[in-house]
Amino acid sequence: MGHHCCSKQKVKRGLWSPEEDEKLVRHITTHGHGCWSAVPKLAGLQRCGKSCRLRWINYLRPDLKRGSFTEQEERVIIDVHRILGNRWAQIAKHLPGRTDNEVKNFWNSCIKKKLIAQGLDPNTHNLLSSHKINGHSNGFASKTSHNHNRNTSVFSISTSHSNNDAYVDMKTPFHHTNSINPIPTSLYENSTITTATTAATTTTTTTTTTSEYQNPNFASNQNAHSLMEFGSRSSMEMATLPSYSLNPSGFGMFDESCMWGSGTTTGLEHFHEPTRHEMIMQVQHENQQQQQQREQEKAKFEGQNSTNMENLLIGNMSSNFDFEFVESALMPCGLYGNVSPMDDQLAWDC
DNA sequence: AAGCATTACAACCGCGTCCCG
DNA sequence: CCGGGACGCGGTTGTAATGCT
Repeated sequence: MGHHCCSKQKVKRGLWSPEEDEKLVRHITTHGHGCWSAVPKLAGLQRCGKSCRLRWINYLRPDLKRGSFTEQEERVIIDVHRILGNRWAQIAKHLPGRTDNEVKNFWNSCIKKKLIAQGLDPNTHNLLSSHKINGHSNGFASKTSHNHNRNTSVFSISTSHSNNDAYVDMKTPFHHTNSINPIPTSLYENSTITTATTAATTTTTTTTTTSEYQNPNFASNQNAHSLMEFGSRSSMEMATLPSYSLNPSGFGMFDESCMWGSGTTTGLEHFHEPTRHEMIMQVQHENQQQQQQREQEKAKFEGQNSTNMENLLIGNMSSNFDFEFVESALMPCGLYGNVSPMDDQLAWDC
C-alpha cells in the first residue's frame, strides 16, 4: 500500500537498491526535487514521493556526514534534548550533516542506554528513582547538595551529621538547577570555563529560580518526592564521566550563587527546618516559575542554529560571571572534575 | 557451524501544519 | 473560510549485521 500521494501507482517498498539510488540522485542533482510527489515518475522510480524524499534527506543528500557520532556531537544531542525533548528535527539542526532520523536512532540505540546506565532518566535527564540517595557516603551527592541549597531557600543542608562524611539533607529540591549545563566545551573554545551555567546572582537564600531549560518530559510532573530524586552517584561512576561535567544530564549541578561567591553568606548558616507547608509552597512556587521560564527559553531556543545556540547559552550567563575566578578557584576544588567527599568543605570555602 | 538474541539503522506510517486555490 | 495536497516530524517497524551460546 502506497501513500495517498501516489496511491494510484504501484509502488515498491523496503530497502532501496543501488540502481534506485542512482536514479534518484541523478534526477535530483540535475532537476532538483521540486514537488516530491512528482519525483518518482520523473526519475523513473516505482516509489512513492514520500519515500523518495526520505531517502534523499536521510541517505543520499551530499552534505550528509556519515559515520559514527563524535563525543562532541553526543554532548550536543544530550544538551539539546534536555531542553527540547524528543524534537529530533530541532536537535539535528544543531548537528551539521546529521539528520533527525539519524539523531533519533542514535539516541534510542546508544545515548538512552548510556544515560540509563548512569542512573539517569533519558526522558527527564533526572536521576532515576532507583538511584535515589540511599547512603551519604558519596561525594557527588554532597557536592551537589551544597551547591544547590543556596538558591533553594527554605530547604537547607547540614554538614554536621557526624555519622556521615557528607550528609545530604534531602529536603532540598535537587532538580532545581541552572539552565544549560553542561555545555560542550568545544562549543566554547574562547571561554575559559569548562562547565557553564547561567550566572543568576542570587544574593540571599530566599527562593530564586534561575534560568532553566527543560524538556517537556521533565517539566510538569515535579512534586516534592520526585524533587528528591537527584542524588548520589558513586565516585567510580563519576570517574567514568567526561571531565566537562559532573552530571551529563545537566540537572542538579550547581548553585552558582554559592559557587561564584556572589552572595554574602555561605549558606551553611542559614539552616532552617522547613515546615511541610513551606515545602509544598516552595515546590509549587518553583514549579510555576520554572514552567514560565521553560516556555520562554524554549521559545527563544527554537529555530536557533548551532551558532546562535552558543550565543544564546553564553548570553544567559550574567555579565558579572567571573570566568577566571571560576577556573582558578574552583577547578582545583574538584567542582569540574571528579569529586570526593573530602573536597566538600574546601569547595565551599572557595 | 548453527541457531538465537541483540544491535544499529533504514524505512514506513500516521498525524499535524502549512499553503494555495 | 474551507478543503485538499504537500510536506515535515516523531514514533514505530523491519531488516541486515553482529554477537553470543
